[in-house]
Amino acid sequence: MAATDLEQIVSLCKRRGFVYQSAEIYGGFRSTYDYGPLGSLLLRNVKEAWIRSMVQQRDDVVLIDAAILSPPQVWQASGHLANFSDPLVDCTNCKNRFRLDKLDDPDICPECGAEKSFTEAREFNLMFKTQAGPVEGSGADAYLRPETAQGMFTNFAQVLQTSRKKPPFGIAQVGKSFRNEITPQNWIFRTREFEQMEMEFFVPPEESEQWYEYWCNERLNWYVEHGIPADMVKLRPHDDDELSHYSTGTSDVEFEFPWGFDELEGIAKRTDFDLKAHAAVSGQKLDYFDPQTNERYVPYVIEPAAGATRTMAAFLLAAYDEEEVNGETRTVLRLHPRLAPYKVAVLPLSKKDTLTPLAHEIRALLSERYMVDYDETQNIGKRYRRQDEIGTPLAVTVDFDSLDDHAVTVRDRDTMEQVRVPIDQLLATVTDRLGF
RNA sequence: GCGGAUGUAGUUCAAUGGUAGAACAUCAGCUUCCCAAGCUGAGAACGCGGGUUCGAUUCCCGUCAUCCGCUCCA
Repeated sequence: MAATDLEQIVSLCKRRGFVYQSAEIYGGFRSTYDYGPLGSLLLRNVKEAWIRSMVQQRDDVVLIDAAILSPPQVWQASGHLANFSDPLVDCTNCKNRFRLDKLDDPDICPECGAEKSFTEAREFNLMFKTQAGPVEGSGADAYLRPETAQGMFTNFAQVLQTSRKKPPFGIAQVGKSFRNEITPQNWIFRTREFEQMEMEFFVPPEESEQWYEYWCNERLNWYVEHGIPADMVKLRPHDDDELSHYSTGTSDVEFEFPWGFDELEGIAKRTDFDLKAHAAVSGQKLDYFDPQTNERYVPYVIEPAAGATRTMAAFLLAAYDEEEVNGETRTVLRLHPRLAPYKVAVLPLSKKDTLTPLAHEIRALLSERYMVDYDETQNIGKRYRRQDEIGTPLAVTVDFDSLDDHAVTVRDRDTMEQVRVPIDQLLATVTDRLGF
């Protein structure tokens, strides 16, 4: 399969209503995107697939949904206020920009060699700051969270008590985060408002390494299980000098985007950094007392942190396919059925009143279980193509024979094969064919 | 933010200092229509603001947005 251009996906997404510029009627607003009728379903399915694997199918992880607005103490404790900003300088000679803290000699430009050519260092804080309170300028300082992870740490003691879990156990969360990225880029890959799927897995310190290995493998496999070709994803361990302030070891799951391999998810060893920091700043006890050993310890944390929105982009890119059928190009999104926005399309062969009541009945029947699309306009071939292009795995065609034999045709997106199925077996057949 | 490129229907493109064309897509009608069929018809665009000009989509300036590079990261 030829590599998919980013532009093909971007324009398909615009054309069919997956994702497009936000505030478009005002010329757009930088780095914000809206998820349309299909995109919102796809994104929701990505998040649900993650929750299914990380929470539903396990007995050692619970889900929370913490506040996006948070007081400064959270970010003081987490280190984000101190570390999540970069002092940047510009070389007035060659116009390049550098991080001041990464320069060997703060007076010499590493690019052009000019001396004392730098502008004053400016702080770029990556957190969005606002005020909580309706009177301009007088409310309490508040930050939009730059990661969901801190919600799991501030909820640690609470969840430990209410969920009756004990290490090793995890707290998961899916939700929006906000970062004032210096350069948002690559469509929905790096945006200032984005969605994360994060899990903090709390373990006895001595088990940290084995759980780190475990989660690296689990997470890499998750992408392959959901339809990304194995040669398009890989694990890449960080070099020591690129580790974030909270991590002693990180591996990224990288996907082969059109611009090269880039990060979908980071699996980080956060040690006891966060719990200890919050314990110190809040004065609360954030540790675990093991009644079997009579020992009290602060758990270590392994964190698989994925970007939901960029993961959706990866699934779209990996699923995009074009093939020749009867001299015409067929565009197909070969999305995993669990991720596809619509699972089934119901298509009456004609929109005559003789057929549409039955078609609507079948739509209602299937929609009890599945997200269903209904399309009666234009010819049947065109409607199959429309569904192919938005990744609908199955189409159910109601024809004039259906009125007599009480059966319909089920057509498969990938093979284009058709089978005749009695209506009273349709739900079972669809469920079986979707395979999840 | 800096440097470079770009901005015309939903999408992909065209043309023009003198009222913007197409293809595909969309919608309606006809067609017992199973893989983008056919016929008829319809809606739909010069990112925004200013300047030059008799007249600007076209030239100039600003702005907004997109793409590439630097930087950042889920």
